Amino acid sequence: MKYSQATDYALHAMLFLVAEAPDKPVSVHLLAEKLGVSQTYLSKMLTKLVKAGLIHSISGANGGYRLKRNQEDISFLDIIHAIEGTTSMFECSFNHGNECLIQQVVIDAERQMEQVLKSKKITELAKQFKG
Amino acid sequence: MKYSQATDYALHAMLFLVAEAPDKPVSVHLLAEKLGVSQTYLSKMLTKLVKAGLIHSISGANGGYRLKRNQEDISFLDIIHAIEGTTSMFECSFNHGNECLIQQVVIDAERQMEQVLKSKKITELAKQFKG
DNA sequence: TCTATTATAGACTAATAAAATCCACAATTG
DNA sequence: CAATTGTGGATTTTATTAGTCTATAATAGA
Ligand code: SF4
Ligand code: SF4
Repeated sequence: MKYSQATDYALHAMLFLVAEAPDKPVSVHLLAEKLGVSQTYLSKMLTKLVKAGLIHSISGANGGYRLKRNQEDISFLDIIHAIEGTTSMFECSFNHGNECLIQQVVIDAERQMEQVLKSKKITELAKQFKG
Repeated sequence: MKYSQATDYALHAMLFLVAEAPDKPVSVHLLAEKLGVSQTYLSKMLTKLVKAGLIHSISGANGGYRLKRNQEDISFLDIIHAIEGTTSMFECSFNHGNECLIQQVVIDAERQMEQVLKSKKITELAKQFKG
């Protein structure tokens, strides 16, 4: 029950983008160097973030990745969902209907966690970083 | 980011014990049959639950597993921790000290989830099951 | 005491998922 | 056209989860 490293990379990459490069596009080459991970692997995560609509990509020379305009709205949960998918942490073999108490408890717990992750926007974090 | 099936089995086994067999010990043979899983695999989980102090084992003929006396206190979190361990969901490569904002957010979220799982006792669930 | 029943432990294998690499291709700049 | 950059798919490597098998120890009851 751990977040994958891919999520870790994605969070750091997003934080970098928001904190250090709000204007210019950043290449995966540079990002990977800053984070100390392989370009090719990191690029998979970035592509997922693009598909999730969190960042924007520009190909060709001087291209790279840039945050979407609606930066303010991007939460931790958005990033995590983009990488890990949105399926529930708990999936039982049979599904004994909606009244299942086990599922209710676990899913409620999960929802509480997501609540926190949703309320935290990366722009806030970036501000704290600087100020 | 999913709970393992082992956790699923453990939760069901505990629920069975608390709901259906508060007095007699139940053998892994019977438990496995009720849950529809292999005895040998299930026994691994049960042994973990014993080590975590959640249930009690009696070997020899007519033996099996029985809840500990302090049933009332056993929470979902206890069971999950017994199976999955207690390490955090988020572990980054470097550890840039306690002021790391990413960790703070994710760990806070995790704590919220654990809060819910800790507050839910399996005995409550068993009552709802019946009544 | 002997046998059947039950848990425990460790080695082992199989299946699945995560992490990482490689390469071919498309888009853009200058 | 050449260099740079992202995308997609196949492939490999590594780690984790799931599951099996076998030997051992404890106990109840004949
Ligand atoms: S009791 Fe709930 S968790 Fe268990 S198998 Fe049924 S639906 Fe799933
Ligand atoms: S910034 Fe925080 S999460 Fe990232 S590597 Fe440092 S300590 Fe870990």
